[in-house]
Amino acid sequence: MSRRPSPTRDRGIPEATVARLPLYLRALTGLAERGIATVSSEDLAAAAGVNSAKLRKDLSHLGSYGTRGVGYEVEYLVYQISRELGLTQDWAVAIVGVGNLGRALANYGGFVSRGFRVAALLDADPEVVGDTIAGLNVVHIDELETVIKRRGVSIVVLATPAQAAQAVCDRVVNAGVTSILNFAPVVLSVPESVEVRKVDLSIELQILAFHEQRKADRESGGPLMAVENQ
Amino acid sequence: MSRRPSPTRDRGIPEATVARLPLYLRALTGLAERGIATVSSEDLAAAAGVNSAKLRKDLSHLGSYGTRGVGYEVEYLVYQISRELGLTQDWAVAIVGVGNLGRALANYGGFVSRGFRVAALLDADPEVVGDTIAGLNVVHIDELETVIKRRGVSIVVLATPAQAAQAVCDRVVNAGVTSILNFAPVVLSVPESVEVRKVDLSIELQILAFHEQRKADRESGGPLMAVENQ
DNA sequence: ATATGTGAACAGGTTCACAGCG
DNA sequence: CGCTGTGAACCTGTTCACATAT
Repeated sequence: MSRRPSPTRDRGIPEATVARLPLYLRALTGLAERGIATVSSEDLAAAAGVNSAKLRKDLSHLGSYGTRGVGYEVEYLVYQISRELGLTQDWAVAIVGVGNLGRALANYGGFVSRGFRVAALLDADPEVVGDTIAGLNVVHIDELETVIKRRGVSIVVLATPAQAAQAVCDRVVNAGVTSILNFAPVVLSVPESVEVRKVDLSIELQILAFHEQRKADRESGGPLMAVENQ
Repeated sequence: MSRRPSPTRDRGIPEATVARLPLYLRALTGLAERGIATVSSEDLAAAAGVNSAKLRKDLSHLGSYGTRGVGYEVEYLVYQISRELGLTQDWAVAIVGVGNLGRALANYGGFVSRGFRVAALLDADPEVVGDTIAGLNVVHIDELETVIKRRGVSIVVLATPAQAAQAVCDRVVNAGVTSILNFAPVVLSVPESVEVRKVDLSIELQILAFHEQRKADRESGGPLMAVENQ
């Protein structure tokens, strides 16, 4: 319950900051490829699509990796952020559910960028078990626990149909996995020691529709002042 | 710059609330299918994976749709949330980029649930132009502006390679589209009147890796108290 | 001289706890 | 009496503006 202050440095990096570190890392990688060795918070922030104050505050949580009057050394910062995100080791990822989406994920190149490796594909459908997708053999879901243990899988991507997701999730958690990326449109229940991130296409669309509608409302009703509604 | 207070009701629904409305809607749909007519904030919150105080506060932003001592009428609430999200009309969506991911999205059923209709598929590759995917003919990207206008597309899903994304985005914005769902791993620059939502698989994985690593750190270094690190 | 790192002010979101309505 | 709706307290995250280091 108490958040012991580390003797060396506060390891409690704000969640909002963690969510932006990958953005900075990508921007830095782009700069490095263009041969840029040093960058100011202003320029890096622009490349990552945030403002510079936020960037500096974010980086300050990792440590003091810039030089006043100069900026940040690109290579060095890439390393520090990679290390903080845990990308200096690589993580074995299993994809469960090899339908259209699972297949797309397996083939998605940038997905397996630095730090991640698709170590297994699993599915319940005997029709696809045995197929080779992205150079990997599709294994039957019965093998789930075995595969997770044998291949050292620590992150599972769920791309199953909605009805199957919770059951698969339970098995995955039971097998000791504590990080799940869920594409199925359901709210998974898991112990709180397990981290679930959710990607939900229809939710994103609905949020867009809300804003789109608001714009339409403004155009027609705004200037004239709305009259009805109850 | 000023946020004129509406005479009838405050239309300024917090962004965080908007992002959860689709969750409530899905939970309510599930309840309706199971024939449940009335639900308490406690139960609905549980089904949506949030706490009940948050749910009540969220719903209070839409209006007073519950009955004290009783709960919420499921059908009625479904309608109110649908209306608020703009799902009572349906939105024409175009998917640009019909690679693995675009194909998966086109075929994804739940994607086209209530309120959305895939109205066009576009790609630059002459190899796939003319193909039929999910019952739709793939059109060449040259037709982008024409298709958007002719089919009344108001939401565009970008599933192009990273290098192409900004250029396509510019054309889409120029054609008058103000809502974009971006799957390409780039920061798009758009006028601020345009709403962009981003889905980025590798960012999600990196966030999971961060937490996964922290757990590992704790197990080994935590109880023994870390010693090195600078 | 210049750009970082950060305290302080601010804004937005969450949780608490209870008044108020059915 | 039960459950909603909401002010108030709290917490997290963002922005400002400048002291500080090179």
